[in-house]
Amino acid sequence: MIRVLLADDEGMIRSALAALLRLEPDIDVVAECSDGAAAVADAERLTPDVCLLDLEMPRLDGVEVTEKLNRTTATRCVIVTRHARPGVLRRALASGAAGFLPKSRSADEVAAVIRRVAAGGRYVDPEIAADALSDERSPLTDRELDVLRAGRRGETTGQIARTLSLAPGTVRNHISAVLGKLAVDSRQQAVLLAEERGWI
Amino acid sequence: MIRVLLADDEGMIRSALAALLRLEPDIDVVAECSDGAAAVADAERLTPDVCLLDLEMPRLDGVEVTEKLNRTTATRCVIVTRHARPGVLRRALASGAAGFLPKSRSADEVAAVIRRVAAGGRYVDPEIAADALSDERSPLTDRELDVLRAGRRGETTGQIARTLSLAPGTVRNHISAVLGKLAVDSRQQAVLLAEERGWI
DNA sequence: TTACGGCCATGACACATGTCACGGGTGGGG
DNA sequence: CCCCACCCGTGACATGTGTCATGGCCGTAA
Repeated sequence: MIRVLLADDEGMIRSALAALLRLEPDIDVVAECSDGAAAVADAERLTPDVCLLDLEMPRLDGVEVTEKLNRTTATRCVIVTRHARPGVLRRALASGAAGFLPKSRSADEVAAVIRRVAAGGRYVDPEIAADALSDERSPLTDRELDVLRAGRRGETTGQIARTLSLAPGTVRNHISAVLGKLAVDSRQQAVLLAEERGWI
Repeated sequence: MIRVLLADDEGMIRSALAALLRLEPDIDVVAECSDGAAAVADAERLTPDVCLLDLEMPRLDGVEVTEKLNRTTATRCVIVTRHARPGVLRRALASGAAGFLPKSRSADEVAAVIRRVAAGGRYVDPEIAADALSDERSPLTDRELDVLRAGRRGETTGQIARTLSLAPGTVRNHISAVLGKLAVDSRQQAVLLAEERGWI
């Protein structure tokens, strides 16, 4: 019997997947969580065989949960997301995820992926994997990404500078570099593009 | 037998709901669509009893689909959304929707809502309905919303002015009014807040 | 009719932002 | 070692942005 933990902040899809998985004779859903912190707590307590983690969750996202669990448990993690971009896949694999499945796929495939991962295998959505090979790596430097992240909700230059302990001029400099590299002409567009590509 | 059309751009939740609904003895899923335009076409061809429509979809969103179908068919529409805010509910009901269900609810409730709506009743999520009574109506004027919409991706003032055929100064003025009313200090924050509340 | 309040539009001004040129520091190859 | 790339910081300048006072338009109430 494969013991599975489910984590997704959207109740409807979480309960729907749980109901479908419970119909499978060899799968047992042992926990349902609505945020990343709860997923970590339950996974450490119940040590399920597989964790099916949504990427976008409050408190801790799927990648952060995977990193934590890989340090403390033997659970294998599958990351599920609606924004399936090469950059996202890259981050997911770097965190130690054993599976990657976009939400555009049918729910039927979930059980198959869980079985495969539980058996020690890996699963990566073939389309996204193909895209990832056509290197869409971020041209941005680490610090530039920091600045972009710190300003992703429209924070002012001064606020960004304070949270990163930088001079305002430096912040503007980094942002200017980002705008040039991404060929856009406002912070907001840069943030949207970077989120789109999974660089943030 | 209640004949149901399902529309959601996320394949996983669409197929999961379809599978669960097919388990119900009195419900028949006659169509699954991944965008609003397909939903309109299929609904007019198949005349299902109930349409379960996601709000966020490509081409036409759930509200627009509901408006169209209410003019041409007798189908009753239920709108499902992850961003369940009073403003969104208001728009949904104004379009003639017979039901409103946030995705935070469990999938079990979907069948019950469908039965209720098919029987001629209405269903509105009680929590959101209560919030909607504590009038969270948009304080923004029509033109201000236009400007906000036109600039929601970080477009520059000049671009907004061109798309709306306005002088740049006018655009800045409207934005200034918006920032004051929403008590924020950048366009991006205003856009995020307005989207959050369902005003855009 | 006049007066009033709303929405819309405009231009002038102050300030924040993006751009550019520059220099110091650090770490990793040739 | 030098060279190079990257990071951090500064300051001056052009441009974009937010604020304000102002006026036109329209519907409503006195």
